[in-house]
Amino acid sequence: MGFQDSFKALSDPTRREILNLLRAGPLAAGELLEHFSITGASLSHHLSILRHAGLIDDEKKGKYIYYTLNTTVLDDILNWILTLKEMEKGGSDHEKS
Amino acid sequence: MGFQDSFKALSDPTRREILNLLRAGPLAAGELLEHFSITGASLSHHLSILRHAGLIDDEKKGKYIYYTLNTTVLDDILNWILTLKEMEKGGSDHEKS
DNA sequence: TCAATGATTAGATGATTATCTAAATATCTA
DNA sequence: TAGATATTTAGATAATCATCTAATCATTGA
Repeated sequence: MGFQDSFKALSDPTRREILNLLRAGPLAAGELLEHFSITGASLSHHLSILRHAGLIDDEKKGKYIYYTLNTTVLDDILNWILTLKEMEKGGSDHEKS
Repeated sequence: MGFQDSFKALSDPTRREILNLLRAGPLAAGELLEHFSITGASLSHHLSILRHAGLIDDEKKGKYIYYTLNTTVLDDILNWILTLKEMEKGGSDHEKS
């Protein structure tokens, strides 16, 4: 659940599209599935990776599982990139990946 | 050279550390190599991926090749994440059942 | 309780990846 | 020009990854 997992999770186009779809609000796995040409098993695999990376949360309601975007990790990544852009600036600030 | 390459490039810890080292300014491949426990061939492989993704530029000077950080692609990624964080503007239809 | 539905897990497979050693290319200097 | 240095390229290998089918778990409703 460190940086490594976050970046790995973001490095797949299907997973990035999942996050993009969740921008509009929570969606059940089945609803997400309609947007892709993969099996439910594959989607479940991707959701598992995103969940493990802390990029999404899930909440079970009856027989549905609703997924929501969690932006906490995104903030960490954002900061990592911003730090990277602060080039040659004393450099006492180091990362943890 | 699209988004895919950028994220893939960032999904490896060695490559992220290379970018971090380049924050302080240009470094030759050999100088970068001192910071890792991999062979020059492996480092070259990583540099090739970063270059292909547009995250670094290279400039040959004599028998050295100096690598520099290129933040253009980082800006694109930054914007992608910021867009992702612009969730459901104004409205709040969290409870959908 | 049984069948249907939504979703995950298990296990297998082909593709991609990170790494290595060895060889090649390019440049500098004696 | 020969040898040393800096780096990349070629080819191989083991690990990881995305995907699939089939099986399983959980929930709903008749």
